[in-house]
Amino acid sequence: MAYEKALAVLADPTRRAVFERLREGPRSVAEIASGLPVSRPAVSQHLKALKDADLVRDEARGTARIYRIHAPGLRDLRDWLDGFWDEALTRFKDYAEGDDDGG
Amino acid sequence: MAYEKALAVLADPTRRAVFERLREGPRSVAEIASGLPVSRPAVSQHLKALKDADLVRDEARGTARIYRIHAPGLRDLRDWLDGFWDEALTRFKDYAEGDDDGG
DNA sequence: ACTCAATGTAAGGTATTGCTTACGGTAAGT
DNA sequence: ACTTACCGTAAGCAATACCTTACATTGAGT
Repeated sequence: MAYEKALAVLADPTRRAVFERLREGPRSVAEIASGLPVSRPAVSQHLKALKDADLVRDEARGTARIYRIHAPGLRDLRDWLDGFWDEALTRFKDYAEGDDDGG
Repeated sequence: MAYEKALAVLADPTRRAVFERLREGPRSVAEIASGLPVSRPAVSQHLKALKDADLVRDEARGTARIYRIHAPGLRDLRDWLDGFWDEALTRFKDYAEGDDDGG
């Protein structure tokens, strides 16, 4: 199951920042790193982790390497969460209809 | 935003095992620990983290303490993921209609 | 009041992780 | 061919995270 890897990868704030930056569109490594408080090699390492979790795909363009989000890689995590949501919410409603959901 | 904390909490395999065990229904700390390869205090610590992320709620029953999943705590994470899914998938389809999603 | 059961917390050790600097490889431009 | 730009990887280091053992607390039962 790939959701485990996805969770582990998305848990890190910097790595998540890399991922969210790609939300704006495909970017090169240098472009991504320029907006973050870490070095470019650090970004490379994060991108490797994201790629290993199938959350991004890369493509060579000259010497540059363009990364973009690979949405299907989010599917397992989404499904896992959905299952949790449905089942747990049902059980929750069955348990206490009038609970406040806030903290 | 609470999805950050939820991600960090659910990233750990043992903690996720604790969480998934509660999927079967409310359980005491000892009951949860009995099915896991870690000590009971470790489970307590994981439960504290889960509670801090609002993913579980606890309730005293005698000296025991019954934990159960708090489904609304998953909402922020779910929304974040959904937003990602929709936007990124749209962009993805716009980019390449005929991609294989497999690895 | 005493004992037992169930749990939370503190302290310490070990492993993992994320970051930086240094280096090597590849493609474009002249 | 040389230089420049862009990137991935290796090595080393500091911080974080998880687990265990030991201890303190609280409630039930007699």
